[in-house]
Amino acid sequence: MPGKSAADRILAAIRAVPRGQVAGYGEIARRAGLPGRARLVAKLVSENDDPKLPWHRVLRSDGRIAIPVDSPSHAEQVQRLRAEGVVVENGRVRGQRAAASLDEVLWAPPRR
DNA sequence: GTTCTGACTGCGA
DNA sequence: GTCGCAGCCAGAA
Repeated sequence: MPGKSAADRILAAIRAVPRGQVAGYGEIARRAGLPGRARLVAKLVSENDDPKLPWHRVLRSDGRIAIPVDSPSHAEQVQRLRAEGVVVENGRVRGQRAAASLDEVLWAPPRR
């Protein structure tokens, strides 16, 4: 009995992202049980204000930061990602693309 | 009730 | 690699 709301699941999915790792909006939505609601995730993240929420780990499917460079949150996301060991260059995440799925991350073998 | 917009996604050029 | 178009869904006016 799903008493949890869509927003609650989305937030939970974002919190499920391990540190130093990134996930896509669509993936987060799918993980929350809301496939196709990537935009809803974006809206929630943009509205959320919880420092405990790793929203900075949420990127676009291309592995790019979904936040416009004109937005102050953009620099903040980059700074946070770098602080976690994620390589960000010119608004893009380097070292590894946005995980197609969290399962893939768990299955992802140590790269060399 | 309808209409518009959006921190998206996928495909094609 | 970048850019543009169309599709999809939800929330707000």
